[in-house]
Amino acid sequence: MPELPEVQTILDAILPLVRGQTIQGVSLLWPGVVDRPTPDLFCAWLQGRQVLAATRRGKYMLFHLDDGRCLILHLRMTGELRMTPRPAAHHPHDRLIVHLQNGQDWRFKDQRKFGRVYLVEEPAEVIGKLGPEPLDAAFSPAYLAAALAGRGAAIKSLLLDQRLAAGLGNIYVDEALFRARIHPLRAGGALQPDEVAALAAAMQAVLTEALAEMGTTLRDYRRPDGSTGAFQNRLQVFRRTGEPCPSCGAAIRRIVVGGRSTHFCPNEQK
DNA sequence: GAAACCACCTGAGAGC
DNA sequence: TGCTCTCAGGTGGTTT
Repeated sequence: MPELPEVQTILDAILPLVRGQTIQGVSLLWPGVVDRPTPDLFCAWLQGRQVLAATRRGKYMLFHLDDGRCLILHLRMTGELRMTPRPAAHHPHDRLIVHLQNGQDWRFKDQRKFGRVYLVEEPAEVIGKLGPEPLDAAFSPAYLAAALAGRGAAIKSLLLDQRLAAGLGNIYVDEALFRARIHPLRAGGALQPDEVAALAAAMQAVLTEALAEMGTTLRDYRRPDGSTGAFQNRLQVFRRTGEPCPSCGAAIRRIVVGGRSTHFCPNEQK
């Protein structure tokens, strides 16, 4: 489940391998992976283009091309990026292969077909609704308090909304709420100023630590070289149902909030 | 406008 | 052993 730390880790690894490379061709193995434009235009527009740079926004990876267009990737649940020498046999889960001038194949593999690619002139049409990056200066307790004001939905659901803050997913929301000692079902607008401040700090801390650990590997996430992240060893509540809370020893509980598995300590989180 | 719900999708694991 | 069912979850669209 690639979230901000996983996406940044993948981007950091893949960028040196694609920057400056010219795209010789594209093999679209599953057209449904292309969100826009049409699959035919997607392949035609990529042909001959050079990758100039890459950036991340939330869970999206943006590859800036020499014609001004932007190739945007979202890995969703099970997407992976790999670089392999050409020729190489297709994996059944390969959805898109970009053939680079240096003889390498840049593969977008996605078991569950949730991942999407976009090729656009204006990235804002894809990422324009995203909220601030939690690790940027624009994200502050004051911003978070304003964003939560008047909201009656569960804080867990609100933190998963990428319009509020871009980059958190199920894992890091559960971990941040535990660190801030906030119950996931609390209404966002009901949090006190000190709780909002603790939550903002917790969100930033958990993401910073996960970045340092190269992300969390539970099952599907792999770095482009096939290696795993290490933050799964530091999870305190996520997928630890029934295990003792690392703080008080109470059994970690699992509930469903907004259709998502949610893990918390019933004793510590109020 | 906000909140809740659902579809998309496939493989792992549980249950029988 | 093999079949069926449930579950996992990010996003966008639809419904309430």
